[in-house]
Amino acid sequence: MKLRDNHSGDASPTPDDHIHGRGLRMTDQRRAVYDALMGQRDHPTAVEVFMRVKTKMPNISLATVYNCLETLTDCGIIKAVNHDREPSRYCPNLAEHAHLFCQGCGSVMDIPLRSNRRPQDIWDLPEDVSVVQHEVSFRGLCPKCATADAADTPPDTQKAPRTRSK
Amino acid sequence: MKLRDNHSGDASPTPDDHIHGRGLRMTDQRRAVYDALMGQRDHPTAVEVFMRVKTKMPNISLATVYNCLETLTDCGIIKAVNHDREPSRYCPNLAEHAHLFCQGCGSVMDIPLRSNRRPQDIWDLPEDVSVVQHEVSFRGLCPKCATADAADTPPDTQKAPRTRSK
DNA sequence: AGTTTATTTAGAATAATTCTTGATAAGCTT
DNA sequence: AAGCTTATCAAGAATTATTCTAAATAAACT
Ligand SMILES: [Mn+2]
Ligand SMILES: [Mn+2]
Ligand SMILES: [Zn+2]
Ligand SMILES: [Zn+2]
Repeated sequence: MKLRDNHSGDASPTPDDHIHGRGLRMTDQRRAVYDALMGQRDHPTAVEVFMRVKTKMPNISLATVYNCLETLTDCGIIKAVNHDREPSRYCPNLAEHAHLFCQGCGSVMDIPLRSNRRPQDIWDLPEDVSVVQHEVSFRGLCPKCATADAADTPPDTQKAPRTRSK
Repeated sequence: MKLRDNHSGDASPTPDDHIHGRGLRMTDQRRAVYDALMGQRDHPTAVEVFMRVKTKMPNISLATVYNCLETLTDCGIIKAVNHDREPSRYCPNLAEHAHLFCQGCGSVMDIPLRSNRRPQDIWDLPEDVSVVQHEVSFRGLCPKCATADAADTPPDTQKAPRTRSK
C-alpha cells in the first residue's frame, strides 16, 4: 500500500508535484539529492551532499549536485542557507525558521519562529515596502557546546573550534 | 576648536581609539576607507569603496581596501553585510539593525530594531545557547520601488531589475 | 522510429576574496 | 639622528565556491 500517490487526487503536493509543476522531471539524481537532505536533519554543503549521494550513485558529478540543489531550491522544496561568506548550506525544513551557526562544533540548527509572531513585530519596516523573503542567522554556541564551554572553560580547557579564527 | 580630541580624556571612543586599542595604526588608507563609508548612508561593496577612495588616493590598491575593510570590521567600527552569495557590503551604522535588499533598484536600506524588542521575542531560541551575533536580511522592494511598482505595473510597464533574475 | 527537449557530465571559466612577497613607512631604542 | 622592529601597503598569484560550455545521454512526444 502506497501513501501519497498523487495520480489524480489532490492531497498535499509532493516534491514530485512541485518539480512537475515547472515542467521538470524528478530524475534519479534529483531524488537522490533530495533524499540525502531529508535523511538527516542537518545542513550540508553542496560538497557534503555530493559525498553522501556518491555512496549510492557513484557516477554522479558535483555539477549535477549543484544543478539539482538549484532546481530543488527554485521549486521551493528545499532551502538554501547562507552565512557570511561560507559555502551555501541546504535545508529541507520548509517552515519559517532561523539558523544558529555554532562556532564550537560547526553545526547549524533550526530555530523555529514563535507562534503568532512575525518579523515585523521587532523590525521597524516602513509600511510601504513589500517583503518577499527574509533570512535570519545567529552565531554563537549550540546548547551542547555552550554547556561544555561553561563547564570546561574555568579550568581553561579550551577545545579547538571548527571554524577558522585567525 | 577640535571636538572629540581623545588625548587624555575619556569621551566616547573614536574610530582611532578602537584601532589603537588593538595595537594598530589609523593610517591614511584606513581613514580614507572609513570616510568613504561614512560619506554616504549606503552599503557599498569592496570594489565600490575602492572606486570611491581611488578618486582621493589614486595609488591605493584593491587588496589594501580589502585589508582595511577587514581591519575596520574586526575593530568593530564598521559592519560587513552579506546577502545570499552576493559580494559583501559594508555599513557604518553600528546600531542593531536589519537590511532590506531591494530587488528593484539594488539598494540596501537599514531597518531599525523596534525599541525594547529583542530577537528572542520572536525566535524560539533554546535557553542554553549563547548568541554572539545575529544577522537579518529582508528581500523585497524599497518604498520607492514598491510604490512605483504598484502604480506602474497595472499598465504593464515593467522596469528591468538590477539583480540577476535567470 | 524519429524528433524534440531536458538532463547529466567533465572540464573550463568566473569572480570574490585571500595569500605571498618584497617594498615602504612608522614607532622605539640607543 | 641612526638602527632596529613591527606594521602596513601594493602587485600579482592563488584559492575556492560556484557557474558555464559543450557534448553525450535519456526521456517524452509525434
Ligand atoms: Mn534549516
Ligand atoms: Mn546597514
Ligand atoms: Zn556546537
Ligand atoms: Zn528599490
